[in-house]
Amino acid sequence: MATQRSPEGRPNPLITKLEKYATLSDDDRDAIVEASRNTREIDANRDIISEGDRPDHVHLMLDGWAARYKIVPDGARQITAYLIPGDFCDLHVTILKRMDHGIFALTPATVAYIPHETMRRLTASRPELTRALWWATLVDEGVLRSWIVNLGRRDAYQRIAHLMCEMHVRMKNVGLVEDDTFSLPLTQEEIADTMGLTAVHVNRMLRRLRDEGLIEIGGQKLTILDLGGLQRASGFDPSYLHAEGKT
Amino acid sequence: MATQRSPEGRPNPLITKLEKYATLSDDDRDAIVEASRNTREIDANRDIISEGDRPDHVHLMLDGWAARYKIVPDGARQITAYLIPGDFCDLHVTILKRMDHGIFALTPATVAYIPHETMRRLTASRPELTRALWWATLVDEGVLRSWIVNLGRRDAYQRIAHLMCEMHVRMKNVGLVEDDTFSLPLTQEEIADTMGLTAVHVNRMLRRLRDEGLIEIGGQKLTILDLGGLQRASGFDPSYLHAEGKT
DNA sequence: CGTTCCCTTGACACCGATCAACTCTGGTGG
DNA sequence: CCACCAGAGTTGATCGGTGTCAAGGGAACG
Repeated sequence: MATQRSPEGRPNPLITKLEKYATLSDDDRDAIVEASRNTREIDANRDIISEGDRPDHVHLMLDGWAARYKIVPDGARQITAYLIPGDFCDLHVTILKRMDHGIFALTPATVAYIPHETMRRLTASRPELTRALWWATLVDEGVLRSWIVNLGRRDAYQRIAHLMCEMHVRMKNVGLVEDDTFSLPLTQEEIADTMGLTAVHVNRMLRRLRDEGLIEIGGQKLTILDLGGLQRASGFDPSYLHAEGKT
Repeated sequence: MATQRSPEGRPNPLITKLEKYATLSDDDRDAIVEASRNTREIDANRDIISEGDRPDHVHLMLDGWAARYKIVPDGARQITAYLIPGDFCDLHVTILKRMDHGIFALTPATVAYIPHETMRRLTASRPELTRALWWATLVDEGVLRSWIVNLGRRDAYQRIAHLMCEMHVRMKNVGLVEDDTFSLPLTQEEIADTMGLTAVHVNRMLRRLRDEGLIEIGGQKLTILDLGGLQRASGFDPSYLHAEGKT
């Protein structure tokens, strides 16, 4: 069996990510690959999980992007997280009665369906792996808090720059950045629904970031031309991503 | 020993909260009381944990309010969570190198210091209690997401009304609400730093909520005069607090 | 090869920030 | 017991960032 490779030939992104923090044994790696075998393809713009569902599997992103979202009573949408390869959609949700939000695929996506029982077995016998999964959960929480800071205390220009800095680090952590270029499969409306803005204003801020020579964007791809400049512009401090774990 | 009572004679708020969701055995309850015995008093406006700390204990709020906060480079402060009796400050943080944010006491506070080892022992042998603690963690995450929704997609008036609805439910869950009145020990500036606003504008919105007969506020206390009206005004839907667990 | 998203740009409106006083309250010291 | 003071709350005037509305352009797709 062509282990440890996704259909596209890339290594399992969860392994790549966890090894930024922990040292996994060959056995741990095999267990992750094995658990990720049962996959499903989801079309772009379809729900992976809907509000109200009670998922009986854990969903792990293997390829593509997805977003957590919530619709408020007046019909507006707020995106509360981006999920990229290596991210769990609902690591813990099995103990709750129902999903209090939905998750939809931003691109065609490959998702592993891991039975809850498998997760239990995985973690019961592998303390190092369990610790690494915990670390990933804590990083996800740190990201949530940083989004609150972003929405509460930065202007539109800084918010968008900050998002780009964050996704750059996260994509790098799963080996999906080359020459400061990575896939950013978001419409301006989706960015707006993430940052508490309108698509029109996002457009203006992207133009400014482009005009100032900080980024190049187009065709679902983002190139960061001046990483230091972008970080300074946004007040980005990567410590909340806790990527320094291993070294 | 006068078990299960705080110095003020109230039951342990963590027990009160968890029993909203789970059925704990007498033994589980005793274990929580026992673990909460080593307490410390913190003055108002002092850090309980500072950014950069690596706490070697888990901190559990027993009395008073605290807030997670982050200072952005330009000096502005964003509060990312309120911690009330029964809330853990840092249930999981021991595996990280350093705190990426601080927590300060909003009022004089009583905090239990629980060694990490005690937490490990508690959870190792008590599946029902472990499950209940997990549930509490998931609720905390749901609260984080709802704050993102609040900041991103509601105006100032709705945001403040929503915060009041949330704290009403959470305070009720630990038995600290009487006749829709509860302690809300926040200055208008602190509310502003929570909601991404200025103190001046918070003041105007509070006046409006008062003028419309929805609330009465003053002297660190909030009375909700028209709960339905406040919920409608803010688009509040309590399902993210998953308080329906047990029944 | 037309239809449909998505992106782009301009003009104008409005929510919430900023700046500036003034009031009220509780605590402190003479 | 009162005078003072600092912090919090209150209110008005003005400014600016972002939303809204409107129109057109470009690229992907059937």
